[in-house]
Amino acid sequence: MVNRKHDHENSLSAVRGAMPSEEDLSNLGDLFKVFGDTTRVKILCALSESELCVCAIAELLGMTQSAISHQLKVLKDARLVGNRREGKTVVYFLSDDHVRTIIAQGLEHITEKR
Amino acid sequence: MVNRKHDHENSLSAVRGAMPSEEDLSNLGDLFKVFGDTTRVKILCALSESELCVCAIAELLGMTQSAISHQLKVLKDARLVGNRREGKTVVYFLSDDHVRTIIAQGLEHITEKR
DNA sequence: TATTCATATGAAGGAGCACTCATATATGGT
DNA sequence: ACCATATATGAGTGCTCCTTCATATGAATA
Repeated sequence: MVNRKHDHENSLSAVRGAMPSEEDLSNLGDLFKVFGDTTRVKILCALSESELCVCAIAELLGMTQSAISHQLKVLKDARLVGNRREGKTVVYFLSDDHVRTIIAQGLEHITEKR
Repeated sequence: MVNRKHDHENSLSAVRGAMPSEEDLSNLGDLFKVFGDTTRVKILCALSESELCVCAIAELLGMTQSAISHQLKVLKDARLVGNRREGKTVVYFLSDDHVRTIIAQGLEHITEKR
């Protein structure tokens, strides 16, 4: 037995077994990082209601087209949104229902203790 | 009618009405920011399995006590975890079931397309 | 095809933050 | 009281990333 100030192996072995893989945990952090920005949350909330083109989102949020476009790229890389071109404009939409669930749970969390 | 290159008021008025308040959106971003770090995600996953004292978490993750303690403070400020003192040690636990739901949805999202 | 509208993208500046190091506080045992 | 263990916290540093600015690409129209 190794000399240890305070042994945790009893509790830790079970926890270790239940932990997702290092890769999944890393991806999970990266995924939530995408949600962790007010601008992107606003975009996701907006797209929860209706698909929208880039300049509509920019107008809605009162931000530049460039800023929105950069964030849409982040959201798309995380596969949270998809897009399609319609003539000159590009329409963005939620790619997934997990997004709605995650945001709904988040809203519940922040509103439940008031 | 204002001179506008491309009018979005039709689609935007409905979306505007459905958007959460500016404050909620800001809090929502802040909440997810807390999830958006691999270390904190690991801590939350561990606490999903079992309540744990600080040094057990540090040992589990192979990180310094100080680093873990700093992150636990962030998690506690966000009300994602609670704690209680037991003698010399302090035991941390999830304060909420939303945490499990949010993490579960996140895991589903990253694992579903493989 | 030249022009205009819509969107994408690269570089850069500035703000925020995660970890380390040093130190402070708290509890239990001797 | 004194010391060891357990945890908390403040300052500092390096890194990440969000916005702006300038510019490039894509599509429609005259």
